[in-house]
Amino acid sequence: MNPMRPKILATIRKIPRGGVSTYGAVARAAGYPGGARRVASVLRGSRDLPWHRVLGAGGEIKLTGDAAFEQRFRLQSEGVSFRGRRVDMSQHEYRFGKTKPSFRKRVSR
DNA sequence: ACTGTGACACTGG
DNA sequence: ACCAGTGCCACAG
Repeated sequence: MNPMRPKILATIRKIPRGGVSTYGAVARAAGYPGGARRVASVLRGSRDLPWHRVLGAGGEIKLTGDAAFEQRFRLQSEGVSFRGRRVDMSQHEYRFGKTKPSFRKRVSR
């Protein structure tokens, strides 16, 4: 039906405990460059996912209010360290094996 | 078909 | 560091 959702789910599940990734990176790894918002959407509607390991670009928590606090708490409890409001990506970002190049229309540049 | 809505990303100022 | 503007695109109404 929607080939995109399962791929994104599978990708998210690859992020190991103590590791993190970003909406954009997950989208690219799933074969949908530019689909960051799709990743967020999937996270919202699915359960039993390491949802707290997905962050905004630069390691920023994009949730708001209590949810944001919970995400930070969960991450810290599995050993992820922060630098101010963001996760220290250089130390915790999980790298997916570069797969599916897939195209993306070049934006005016 | 059209419009509004996002747990987004990137560039510029 | 913050904010505005723009691109993106599935989904719901």
